[in-house]
Amino acid sequence: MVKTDFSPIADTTRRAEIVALLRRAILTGQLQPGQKLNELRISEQMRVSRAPLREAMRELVQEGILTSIPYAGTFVIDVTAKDIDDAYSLNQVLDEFAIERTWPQRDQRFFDELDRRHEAVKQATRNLDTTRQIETALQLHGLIYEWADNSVLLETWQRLTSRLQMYFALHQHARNEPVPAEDVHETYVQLMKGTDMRAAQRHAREHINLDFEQLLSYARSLEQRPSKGA
Amino acid sequence: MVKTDFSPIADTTRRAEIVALLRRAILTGQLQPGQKLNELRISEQMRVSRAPLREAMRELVQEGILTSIPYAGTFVIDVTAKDIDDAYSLNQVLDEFAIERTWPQRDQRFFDELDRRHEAVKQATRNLDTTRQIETALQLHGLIYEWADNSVLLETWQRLTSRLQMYFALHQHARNEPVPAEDVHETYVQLMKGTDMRAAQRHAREHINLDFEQLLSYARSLEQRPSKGA
DNA sequence: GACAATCAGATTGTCGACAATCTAACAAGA
DNA sequence: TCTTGTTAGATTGTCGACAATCTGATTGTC
Repeated sequence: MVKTDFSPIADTTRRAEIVALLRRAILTGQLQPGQKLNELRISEQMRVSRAPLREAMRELVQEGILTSIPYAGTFVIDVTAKDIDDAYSLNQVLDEFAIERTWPQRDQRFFDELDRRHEAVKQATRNLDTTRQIETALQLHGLIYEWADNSVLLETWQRLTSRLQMYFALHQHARNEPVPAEDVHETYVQLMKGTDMRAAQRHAREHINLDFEQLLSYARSLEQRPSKGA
Repeated sequence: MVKTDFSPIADTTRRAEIVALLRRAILTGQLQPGQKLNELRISEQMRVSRAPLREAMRELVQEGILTSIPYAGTFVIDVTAKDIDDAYSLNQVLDEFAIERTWPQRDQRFFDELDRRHEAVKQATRNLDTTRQIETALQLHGLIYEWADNSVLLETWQRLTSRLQMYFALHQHARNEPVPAEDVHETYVQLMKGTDMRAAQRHAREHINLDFEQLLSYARSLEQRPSKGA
């Protein structure tokens, strides 16, 4: 009897790879909000037929980062200030819940992983890699959702994450790289290691608040002169 | 200038209709948890090709009521007691949030709609139509989500709803129709019309609690002797 | 010039067929 | 008997072509 626990085999369908490619393109801002996705053109570029491409698009539509209008096309979602505000306020509630659920489950493995992800953020920050910085920061933040042991909550968070990453990437892209030099996550990590759950919850709420405020003002400024996508 | 506000044109793609058909079949328990969906057979029954069927399936996979394994098949999700518990506890948190957001926005139109949906539940109850009863009860409950004016929250609720409806349908199906005769929603409606928000939140939490407890014990009893799906 | 009808091009939706993969049954060898 | 290799059948994944629909330009009429 083999006792090693293997990781599951990677999805080797074209569809899965297309999903990953498209998602990355959207979340990094390569594909801009409102932009139309031409099926023929993309399928030729990727050297696949339209069938798996279309299936991949359906997935991303359900994931909430694409939107589809029958016989008109599939588009990258538009980002409005209201969307960001909605995502933000829901995120606050979910954070509080996730921390509450995670709290009693924290153990050494949790703390180690917390440090590991924190380190990844600092690494990306040192490298001035803004895209990766956003990605790692969200992963750090996502730890409490993975640890909360609630599959539905985790799914919800992952859906939210897609959008958040898109919003932040958009923002960074626009402001063109003034990367926050000092470590904004230090306090959060310390609190998550501590004994005062309420304090951790409060901090999560306020900390995230800060980031979002910047995002919001940026989004609002965009909406003054709305532009047609592509 | 025409001032009438028209409802959006119905989706006339096969895909959309297939999604609706499949969803209904799953949520009413026609397709049972764990059951495999044979693409060829279903496409022949529906008289459509596999392309739109597969696209529809991808949507439902992302919606969380189907699950797909490459080259193996697409299956109706399995319902475990843990899933129900997860959905339930998240639902509590979301309810509280939704009520808080809806509260200041309540107006006559809200109250009217509340009554309308409440009436629909009572109607279904009188008709002993358990499927419809579940559907209408969830719609009554969903009103606070529609009124909360938060698109992300609404989406999340709708995803949750799919599963909840499936769980409840499964339960009812198994217990074979002892429909609750008395009106369990009366208090809820009254509280939502009242002035004490905290009381409404508390009630929502406890009321839902009751329903779920039954579900949970049922699900646990199933898990004693797990059965292979189809 | 304004407006409606028509039409060509482009794009999305759907189809039927083929390729890749899995499953289960069977055979061969230790 | 157990394991391993093979094979046939069924099912999923992918492809290229056709049908349905939309868009914008053109034409014709008033």
